[in-house]
Amino acid sequence: MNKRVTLKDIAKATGVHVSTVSRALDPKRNAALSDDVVDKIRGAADQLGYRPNRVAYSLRTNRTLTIGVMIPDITNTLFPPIVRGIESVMEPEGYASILVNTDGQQGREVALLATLRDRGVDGIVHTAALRDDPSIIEAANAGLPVVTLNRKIEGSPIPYIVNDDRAGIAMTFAHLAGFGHKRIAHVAGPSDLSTGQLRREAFERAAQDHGMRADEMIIAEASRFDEDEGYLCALDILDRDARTTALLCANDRLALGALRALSDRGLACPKDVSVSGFNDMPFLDMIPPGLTTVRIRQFEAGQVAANYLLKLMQEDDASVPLETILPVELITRHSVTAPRAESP
Amino acid sequence: MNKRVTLKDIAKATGVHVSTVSRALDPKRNAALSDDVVDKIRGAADQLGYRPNRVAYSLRTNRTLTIGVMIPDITNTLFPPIVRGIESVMEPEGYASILVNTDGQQGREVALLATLRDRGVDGIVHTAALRDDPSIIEAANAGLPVVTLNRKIEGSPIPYIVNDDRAGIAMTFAHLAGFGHKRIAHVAGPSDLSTGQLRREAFERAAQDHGMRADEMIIAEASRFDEDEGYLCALDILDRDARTTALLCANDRLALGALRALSDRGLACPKDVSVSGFNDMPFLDMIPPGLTTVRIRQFEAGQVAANYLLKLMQEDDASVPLETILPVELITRHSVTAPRAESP
DNA sequence: ATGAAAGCGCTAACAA
DNA sequence: TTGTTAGCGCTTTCAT
Repeated sequence: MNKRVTLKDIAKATGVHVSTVSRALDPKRNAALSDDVVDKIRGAADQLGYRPNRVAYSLRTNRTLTIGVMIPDITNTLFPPIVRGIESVMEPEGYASILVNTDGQQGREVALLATLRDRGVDGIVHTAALRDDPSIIEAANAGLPVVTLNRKIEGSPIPYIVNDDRAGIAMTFAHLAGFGHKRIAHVAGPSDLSTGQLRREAFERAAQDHGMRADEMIIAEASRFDEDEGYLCALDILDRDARTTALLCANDRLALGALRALSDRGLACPKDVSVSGFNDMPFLDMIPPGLTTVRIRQFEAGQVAANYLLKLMQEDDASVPLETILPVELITRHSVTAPRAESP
Repeated sequence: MNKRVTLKDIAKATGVHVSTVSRALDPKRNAALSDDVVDKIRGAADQLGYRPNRVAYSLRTNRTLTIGVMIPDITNTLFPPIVRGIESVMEPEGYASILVNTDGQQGREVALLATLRDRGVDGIVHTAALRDDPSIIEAANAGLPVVTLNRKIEGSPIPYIVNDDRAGIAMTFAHLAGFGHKRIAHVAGPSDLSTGQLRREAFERAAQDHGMRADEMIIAEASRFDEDEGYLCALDILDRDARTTALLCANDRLALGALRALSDRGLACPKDVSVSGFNDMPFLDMIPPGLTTVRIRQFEAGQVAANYLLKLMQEDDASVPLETILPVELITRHSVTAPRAESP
């Protein structure tokens, strides 16, 4: 294991002082140096294969050029595109990302945030975490740049980027209603996740806007965003009102579970019951009958978050929008059609 | 932004020397200290909210407690479980991961490896990269602990963990042959990826073992592991031999594309042509007709890789197996059945 | 235009 | 059992 070459080595090789080498190698500081000295130093650096020691740089400057990316679970197809979006703006700026999975557990979230801070990350992108978490607020108050994704932190100046969940649900509801559906039920997500909560509220509002009375709204709340919960909720809804003709689900996985529930009950989608999802996850188009859903911009969300964070990290007086709402798009496939003539 | 508290602050608060504080806070070194001093220091540290500065620690010890995880693309469902597997063993040991996506481009691979080294990572898990890459060998030779996944580096002492691709292909072939298929073609992956190459070889061997002559083997090589390429290759195979009754594909996405090709040609799966995949990606079971495929152990592969790396990083004379082959499992669904009676 | 010196926060000989 | 000293590799005043 050959030792790494340091500034000192270059200084020795060129006969100048370390500080001169340091200056010569930094384009922003070599203005005051004579060209020939700079060239000589550059040459020596190349020849010796000099690579700056970022750890030393970090200790000295208090900047690690590293950000923390906190996500619930990278295994969830929602997040990889976000990660790539963040990377796409951070990498060219010389930043690397430490990725941590919180599994949506408060304990992990707090602990992981602490280790990120110990490691001196310059900023944090926090993605879709729990609605209530004082530790991230504390971090932001302590001066650490933070941007959240899919999540609004009430009463804090932390910038957040969200998809237009409300519009997505409203579009879906209108789409369903446009087909003549009257008995539209909602498979809601967990209310402790902002997406679950938000989409449910959007559903209630949309239903109201379409003249539905509160006692007509059938909502079943899932405790997780997964197929099994979607299955259970759909069954529950069917039990509560067998005349339900449409299931508006808070995300695709819940919808997939709902589909299974329908099939178990001998109901066909869309003939007997229409179903809609949210997110438009990969390969969804290949799963029959083709779920009508809402496409969100994950990659772009990551990019926006990264750009804001960059600004916050690099400018002292940086001002970025507190709220950014990304547009969504209704993707119509084959899981929605007109309801059957209502039974007497 | 209140300044971070350092060892010096604790020393000042307790009236002892910094080095004493340093020792007191490290369970491995506080044996020689008097209990009351240790208690006093611990108390002060807690009270002041001391958090060690890992950057300083790293500069001094030359250990960053950080590893680099290089993957082609986190967006590919194959990799997130691997990342979580790695994390599951690294996190408890205090290591964090810097994740980078190479996109399978040699240029990015080399550049990203360089930045990881600049950042002083203690080790690297390199996942499914190109078959030919001297830079990673150079890094390993320079003393950087490296473990690769899904990839064997010829003529190097770098430990690698792979799935038993050969067995998976052999099982699939035998499964197909067991149903009476004689004309089994292969949609191969890119030959510059080890999985593509390996599975193709395994196919050829299996075919041979089943008495197939070389000139009977129809193989179409995809240039990427995606649906479009699978589609094209399947079409190509059908054109070359319309009597083909089974398509053994090098991975699920190719198989999905092949399915579409069949349907475009008015052929049904499995009635007219049987199809098999590899990897058993998420939600595959929900896509009709239900692809028969080979399940691999990604999470476990990540765990094994991480454990090896840990050993290499922590022990000077560490010896880990050069080769680790993880078992695979044939998952039979509905895309394979007996061939139709052969046309004259 | 360049050199000298200090110091970021920590650990690790070596002393005492 | 504790203190002293040095230094990891770098940047940044302050001199010259």
